[in-house]
Amino acid sequence: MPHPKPTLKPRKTPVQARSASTVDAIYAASIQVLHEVGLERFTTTRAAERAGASVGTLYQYFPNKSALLAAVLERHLTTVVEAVEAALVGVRGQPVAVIANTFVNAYLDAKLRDVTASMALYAVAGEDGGAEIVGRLTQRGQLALCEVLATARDAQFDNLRMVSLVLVTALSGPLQALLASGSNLAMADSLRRHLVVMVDAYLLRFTLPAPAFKKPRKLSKP
Amino acid sequence: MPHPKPTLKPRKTPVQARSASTVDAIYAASIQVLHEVGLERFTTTRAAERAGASVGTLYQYFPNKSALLAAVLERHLTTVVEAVEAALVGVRGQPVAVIANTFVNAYLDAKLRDVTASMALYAVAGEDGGAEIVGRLTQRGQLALCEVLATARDAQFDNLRMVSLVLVTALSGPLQALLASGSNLAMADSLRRHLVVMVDAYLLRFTLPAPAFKKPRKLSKP
Amino acid sequence: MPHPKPTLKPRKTPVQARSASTVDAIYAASIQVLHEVGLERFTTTRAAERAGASVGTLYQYFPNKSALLAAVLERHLTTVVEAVEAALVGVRGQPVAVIANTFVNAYLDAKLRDVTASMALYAVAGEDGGAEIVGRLTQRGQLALCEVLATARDAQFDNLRMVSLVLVTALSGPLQALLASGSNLAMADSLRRHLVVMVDAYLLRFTLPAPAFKKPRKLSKP
Amino acid sequence: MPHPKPTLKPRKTPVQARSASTVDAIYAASIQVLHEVGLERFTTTRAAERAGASVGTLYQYFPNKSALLAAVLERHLTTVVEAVEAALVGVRGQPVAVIANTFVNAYLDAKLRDVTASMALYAVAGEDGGAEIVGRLTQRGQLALCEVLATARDAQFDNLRMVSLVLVTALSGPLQALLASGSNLAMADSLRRHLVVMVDAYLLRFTLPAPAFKKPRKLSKP
DNA sequence: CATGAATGAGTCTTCATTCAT
DNA sequence: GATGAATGAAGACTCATTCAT
Repeated sequence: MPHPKPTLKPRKTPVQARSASTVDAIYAASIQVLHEVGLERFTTTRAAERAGASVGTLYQYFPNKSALLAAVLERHLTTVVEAVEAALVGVRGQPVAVIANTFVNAYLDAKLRDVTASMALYAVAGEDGGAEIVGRLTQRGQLALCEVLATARDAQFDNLRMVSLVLVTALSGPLQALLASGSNLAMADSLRRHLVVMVDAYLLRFTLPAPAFKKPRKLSKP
Repeated sequence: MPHPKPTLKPRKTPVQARSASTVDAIYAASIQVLHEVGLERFTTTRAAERAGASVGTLYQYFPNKSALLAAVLERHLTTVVEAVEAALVGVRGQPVAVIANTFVNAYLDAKLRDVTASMALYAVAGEDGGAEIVGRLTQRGQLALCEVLATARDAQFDNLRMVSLVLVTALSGPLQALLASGSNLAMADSLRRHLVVMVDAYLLRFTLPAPAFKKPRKLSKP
Repeated sequence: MPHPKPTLKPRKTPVQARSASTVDAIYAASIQVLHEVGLERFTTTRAAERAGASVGTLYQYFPNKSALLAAVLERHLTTVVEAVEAALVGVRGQPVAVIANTFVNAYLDAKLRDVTASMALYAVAGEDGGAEIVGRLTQRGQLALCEVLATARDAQFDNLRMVSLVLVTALSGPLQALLASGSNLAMADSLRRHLVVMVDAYLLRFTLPAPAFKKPRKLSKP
Repeated sequence: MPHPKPTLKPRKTPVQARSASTVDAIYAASIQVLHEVGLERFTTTRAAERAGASVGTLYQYFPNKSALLAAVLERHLTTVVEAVEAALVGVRGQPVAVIANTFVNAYLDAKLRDVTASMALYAVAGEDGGAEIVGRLTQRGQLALCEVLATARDAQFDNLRMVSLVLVTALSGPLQALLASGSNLAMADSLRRHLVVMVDAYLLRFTLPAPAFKKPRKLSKP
């Protein structure tokens, strides 16, 4: 969407202990406020108050409302991708089924670790520079998945790019549905299993006949 | 999200020709404005002006801004579900593969028929009563899919509910990625094929041993 | 001074009777507020309230505070220059002494006609686009004086530009002093006489020996 | 203008070397900031930063923003009057023509010595306690001129008060015009000559028949 | 003495909504 | 029914000033 965007970078890097905790408090408070009153009624003053600070202090660290929301979104998504990345590095060279399972579970775990944030930030992703942030981190996740899939012991893909893009984006919808339905525990488990199946089944379809004893591709040494 | 919601129902049903066209113009204008300036800078005055009407007239048909946005979102999503429903009734009793193919294509076609609207309304879905509307129409789509799958000639599912929920929600993420990337044509085609595969593969995994007259499916091994 | 300047043009041309009076009220109110609390504590809300309108209404006619102040300043100065221009056209072809007398009196009369405005706008001239406005209207006054002096029956100048610039700007200081001192009536009269003398004496010094029967220069035909 | 005024006096007299230089730096920095961003966007923090100090330090020497600006203005104007005073004491007892010439040149020289300050402080003079300061120092200049004129070898005035007031105030307008036009050098010289002429011509008109030993002045006709 | 983070009152400005014409 | 001027509550953001370190 063709909207112009002003500065979104933090105004000052929090180096001191107090500053850091203040900033953290603002992050947390923003999510709470977002969750409680929604994006439309989210105000910088409310966020600051909830964080136990004054608006002025908030503006000491964030140049404007958009930047604050962007930062909160980015931090959340970064946490999620990092969790996924971490999980994926552990299954390099494993069979596709393992990778599929790990990926889905890591993603869901990360998202469900902070249900409030996941729900609250959904609206934020749709506005402002949200799309850009989501896009960027999605891509990062896609890359991570790409790399691991390339090392799958029992398979070879000729279109890793598209495969990983589909996978990385396909989970958000179902997750959203889960969150919207009140994060029913039973449903969560069932959904988790279904997604694993879906991902696994999908990957299998794009698997090229692999050599019986496949060597790791990326890291192989002649 | 626990936000209170005021009235969202249209103030009056447009019965006269002029009214209908005015309302239509407002719908269209709203989407344009949404697309051009984003949800944050969307104003009722702007929408009305773009529609060639006055704010007052707009308020003749919509009790408030939220209701307008809700109506626009609802109309768009309704169009999409209806297209999907229509397509699905045509494949009742067909094999799973046909249903999968039809479903994915109907959904993508419907969404890509009005890319502008699809993009513009993304943000709207995250706010206001957006979640409720999305939820309701998602459910309607799920139901439609459910019913058709139940008639699949070559399969039987024991957990149709979950299966259809996953399918109905899993496409939105990839679609969103497509829209965000500029709706590249080649990518659109590729994505479409991948999604068909994913849906088909996923469905097959949850297929129960079907009645005798079932034909072997293409990729099965004897 | 190198400051950037945003839009200063009125937002909407007041065509209706009500609008016109509202705008007039805002002009008057602005001057009052300016006079009473000074530029620093001048707020758009205060100006609107004093005008018997709401801030919103004010912003319907002026895009921002700067534009409002600029408009008020411009209107005042325009009134003054126009008065001077009008007086000067009446003395075309008259002797220098008459022109000098007319010029000084027209200027002082115009300024003293609305002492409040003259005092209130002094600060405004020093900020924002004030300099530009003052410069532009000063130049207009200079031009008017230039043209009349060129027709003086008993004189000829070789450096009209500089002469008129000096005259047009030399009066503001003494006037300011008068206003600051409470516009003492006796002082006003005395000052008026002194300024006439000063202008006359100055002009005489730059007068070239003129032909006995001087023909109008500008309008003369060979 | 009837505005109330809080304390404007410096909080403490800088006695130490460091303090003095800090204060000097603040003065200079204030003028720079004023020149660069204008009075409206002048902030104490900016001034302090530019001076290489912290806001806190600034507030150590100036009780508030107004006092700072007032001090800066006062210092500048004081420098100017002192220069004029110094020049004038050197021409006591000289002919009017010499006094006129000396006065104008001393004033212009003093003002043009620091063009930046002259321009930057123009806006300040219109606000705050600016009027009071300008008035006070104008009066001091007037007094100085008064005293010298009273000693003029070749003249006697019966209304020295008004004459000196006019002269002291009449130069500011033309000077302002010069500054606004970019301080063109050629124009500066021309203006200087014109102002000398104006002052001289004006003074001559108010000269009373002087004592016997007065020599005829150059332009007088027998 | 210096520092600069924190404060929050005060501004500007927008925009949903109403209602007289 | 249509209009769009008027309203004013609400929110983003700034900045003078303080005070703990």
